[in-house]
Amino acid sequence: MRTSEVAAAAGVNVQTLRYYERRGLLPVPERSKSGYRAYDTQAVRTIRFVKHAQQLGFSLEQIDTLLTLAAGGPDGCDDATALATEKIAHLETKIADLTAMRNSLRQLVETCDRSRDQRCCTLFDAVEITEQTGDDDHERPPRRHPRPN
Amino acid sequence: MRTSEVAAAAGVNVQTLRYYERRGLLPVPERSKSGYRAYDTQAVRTIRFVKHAQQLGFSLEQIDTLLTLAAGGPDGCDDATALATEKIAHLETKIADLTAMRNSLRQLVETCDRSRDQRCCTLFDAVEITEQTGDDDHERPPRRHPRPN
DNA sequence: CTTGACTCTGTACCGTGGTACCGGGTTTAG
DNA sequence: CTAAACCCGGTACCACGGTACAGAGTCAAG
Repeated sequence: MRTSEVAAAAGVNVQTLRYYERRGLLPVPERSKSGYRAYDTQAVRTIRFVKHAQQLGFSLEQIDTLLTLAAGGPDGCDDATALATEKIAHLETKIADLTAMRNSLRQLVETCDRSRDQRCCTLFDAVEITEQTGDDDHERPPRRHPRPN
Repeated sequence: MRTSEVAAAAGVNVQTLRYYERRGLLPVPERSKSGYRAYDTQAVRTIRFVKHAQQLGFSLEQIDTLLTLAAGGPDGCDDATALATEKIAHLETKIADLTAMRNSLRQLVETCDRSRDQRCCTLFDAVEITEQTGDDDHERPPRRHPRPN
């Protein structure tokens, strides 16, 4: 397949293919004798996967490791398991957050017949349950930093 | 609360507060007589919510409508329900995608003791099930566009 | 009343993820 | 052989989501 065919099939711009190739997301394709890129059909699937993963909130760098995993992961079983397990945990957090948000919105719909400020929408709480920052001395901070020296 | 307190409590840069204010994500705060912003504690929660939602793959524009919903949604019950229902559908798609990805990775972990190319990782398929593009004439395109005229 | 940490507005810049344009070469129907 | 439609590499530019810097004002401890 030629560049523009792949781009059209995957629904992206031609330039994007080259960009992904530079970023290492797309394997360097074969070339025709005149220097044209010749992609295999897998390329289309890869690009679609990238686009999809982006919509789920992954950066291209994160997607890079997902692609590694999609190809079977690192050689060593321990390495592969570790990487996959980490990503699984990551996914489960996201799933939990989104589920909590969805439940909040359902609640809103149920209480929708009330006046606006009587409606029940716990979107904020929904997402706070998974928060953990280390420092919790935000209340009453030390009013002006103790000057150095 | 003053600007820097809010920023520290929410874990963002001071400039980010002003940026969000310009974008309309953060309500315009009261001002002290000398012109300093005086935030209520809700501001911290709002910012944390924004940050969290970003990690889940929402743009600031999308987050804007989520904030509207968090505040009870549009006045009319029908409008509020419609908007919330749309977002719920959106969330469920994401949840399904992430769940499929997670299952693929679990499968990978299970087949991890095999050699790399024998491992089973269906990450690509995981995400394709929810694909729907309108045009499906990607196979064998008409070799050169029919020239105009 | 000075000094250092803070605040303000405004504008310029940055990283990520692309997109567009340029000058040139290639392919193929007519 | 020509012309339309494609391909190439290189570079410049764009939008989004911030982040930094400049110049000026405010506030409280010493």
